[in-house]
Amino acid sequence: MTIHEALPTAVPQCGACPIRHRAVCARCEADELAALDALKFYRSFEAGQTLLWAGDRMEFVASVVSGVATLTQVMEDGRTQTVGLLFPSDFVGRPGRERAPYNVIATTDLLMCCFRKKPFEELMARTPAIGQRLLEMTLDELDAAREWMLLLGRKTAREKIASLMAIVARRDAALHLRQPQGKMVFDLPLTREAMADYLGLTLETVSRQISALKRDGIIELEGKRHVTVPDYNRLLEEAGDDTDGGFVG
Amino acid sequence: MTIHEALPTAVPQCGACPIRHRAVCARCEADELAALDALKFYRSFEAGQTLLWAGDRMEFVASVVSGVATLTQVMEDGRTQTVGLLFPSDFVGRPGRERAPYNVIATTDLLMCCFRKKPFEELMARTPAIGQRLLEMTLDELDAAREWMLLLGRKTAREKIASLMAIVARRDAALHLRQPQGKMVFDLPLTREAMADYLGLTLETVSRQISALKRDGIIELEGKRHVTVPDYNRLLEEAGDDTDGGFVG
DNA sequence: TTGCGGCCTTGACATAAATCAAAGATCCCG
DNA sequence: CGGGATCTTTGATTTATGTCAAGGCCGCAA
Repeated sequence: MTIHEALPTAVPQCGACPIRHRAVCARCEADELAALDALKFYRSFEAGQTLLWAGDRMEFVASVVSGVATLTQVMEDGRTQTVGLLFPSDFVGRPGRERAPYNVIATTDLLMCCFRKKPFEELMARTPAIGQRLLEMTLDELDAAREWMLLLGRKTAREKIASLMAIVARRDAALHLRQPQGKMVFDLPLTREAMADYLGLTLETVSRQISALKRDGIIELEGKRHVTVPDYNRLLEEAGDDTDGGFVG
Repeated sequence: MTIHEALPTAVPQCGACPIRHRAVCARCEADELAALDALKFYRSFEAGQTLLWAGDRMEFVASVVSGVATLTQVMEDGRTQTVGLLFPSDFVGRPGRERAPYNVIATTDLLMCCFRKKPFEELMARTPAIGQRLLEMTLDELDAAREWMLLLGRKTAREKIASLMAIVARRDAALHLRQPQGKMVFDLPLTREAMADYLGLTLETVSRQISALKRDGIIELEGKRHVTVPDYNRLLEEAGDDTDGGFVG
């Protein structure tokens, strides 16, 4: 694991942790939480840093506390596909697996709550609440991956961009314990190229479609990252989603 | 659940079940297996039947015993994406979820080992081996979904077809407890249209690329479904996979 | 202040795959 | 044994997106 030695980081008590209610520890009781508390340590990374290369040994598992990271696969000839976006409360690392299957890259400054893998696995064996929560989270990730398969296989470039905006808006709302609806304001945690890698497009197409959505009033941009969505439902229509958002991802 | 009343079906004892070593029950001890045995019942379906529509209540969970089924998502305007292929030993149904998120369609004649959801969930709560195995299987499915995201986002039509052939060959080999390698022979469990839906292509493109792979000697066809792969590694090269197959999915 | 390096946007053109269209296999049912 | 229905193949043409290229914006360091 490539480690950028700790920048100054907030190290909250678990009880006061911002992701307490959604992370892998969500179902733990006080005593179980204390055991995790004893194991945990924080690491921070800068935007652009690779936390882990595909094939590396994974000594750690971790939860995203703040910031955003991507999981990406790269083919021999360099074609790149991002296969997961990690927002706060998302979990990295598969208990029982030796090596990282994907590159894990911080796309913004990032704070991770880490556990050495071995002790975590031992604790998990003694603590059903952790395994249960991990199963739930994995099933949710599987749903998200399958939703993305529909996007990659069947949506147009415009729908892809609208879908990405909708997902970022939704996750951002969830962080602030809000329902996604009406006017929403957020920052894109990705460069145009990172968006392209996630959407199965080129960065030029991403740029063109963002311009088109802006022209059509679906989104407003201030700088390159700061987005205002005047009407979330209108955005969902552009995304081609038949559901109106469903539950918070 | 649309039920086609039981055609004559083989009803093996769990101990003699062909998927015993790979299914959700793989980790169970004799007593746990006996509990499952008491709950289980078989259902068979014909090729083309829809077992379950997206939005239906799921009264059951089940393992595929023989045959192949697909999970597919359909957009309002009819665009269709298959998000999972279910081979023997694969599991359908999410404990804790009320309604089916996808259409589940038998693409060949199909035998399922079913459990009513409620009793299964209760048994699972008492039987850690089941939950553990389900977590493992879900993590494997997540890996498979992410591999498919790379395919959908970045591979050419030819690579997509080659990848599909490789996966079917691999799963077929796994059924027969063989390693995927050298010359392999199998039947495609999907129509051209179902392949197109899985690969994010049109059926015409599927047909053309299959013809092209045939012309180039990567595959041989007898009828429309029966495939011979003279050299599995050559197929993997065409699929653009950097790994040589890795573990059996 | 200037110049440099990352990003991003936009334009012109190329191309892989989609769409539209027709006809060839197969299989099944009467 | 014949006639549809379903599935598949192949051809001609269109189109969405990729590729190549040029230039703009902005922050940062000298």
